[in-house]
Amino acid sequence: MIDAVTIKDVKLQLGELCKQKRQSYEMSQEDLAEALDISRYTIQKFENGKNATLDTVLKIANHFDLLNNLYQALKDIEKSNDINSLY
Amino acid sequence: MIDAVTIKDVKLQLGELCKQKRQSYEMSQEDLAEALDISRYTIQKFENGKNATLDTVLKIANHFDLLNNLYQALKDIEKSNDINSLY
DNA sequence: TATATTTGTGTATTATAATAAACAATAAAA
DNA sequence: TTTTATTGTTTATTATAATACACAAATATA
Repeated sequence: MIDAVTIKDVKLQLGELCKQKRQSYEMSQEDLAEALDISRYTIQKFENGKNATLDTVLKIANHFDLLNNLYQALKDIEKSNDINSLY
Repeated sequence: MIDAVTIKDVKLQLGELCKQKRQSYEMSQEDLAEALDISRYTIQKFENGKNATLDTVLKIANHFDLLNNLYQALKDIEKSNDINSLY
């Protein structure tokens, strides 16, 4: 039970993932901001684990082709709930 | 290729999932809002697919014990990126 | 080394998410 | 049907995410 993932942990990890994906595409924060038509400062804050809006997070996820995965994951959670309700 | 999941799709699905989880615990929007110390209006808007902040989404996810899953999923994506970079 | 690029920070302003309160519209229970 | 609870919606206010701009600090490149 090395559990207890906090909200802060998730936000930091989201930022890390953004940074890693961005760098794998050899994009600067400026490049990504331009591509998504949002400010570099928003990217900057997000990559450093600060709070953000869902729209910002999903724009970034979309740009790195993670939207389908996310959507499917949500559907799976929903489905697993349905299954549990049968027992 | 019945692809093309949109940002709106994901937001709607997030709202649906919140509603389903909440109802599976037999909580009203008011109950959930109280438990998370946020306003019912914020829950209301989120469940109907409106934009929200990451903090709001993660508070809700945390209440339904989805934070570990989410964190692990993010780690997995990060790791799959590392693997690709080896080829 | 110097130069260019990228990232981190600061300040002020704008846009909007969150809040609070009330009330109407449904839905569920008596 | 009447209550009762829940959900949807409106308005006004507050809190804060997002923007724009500049500049310093750190990295990378010539």
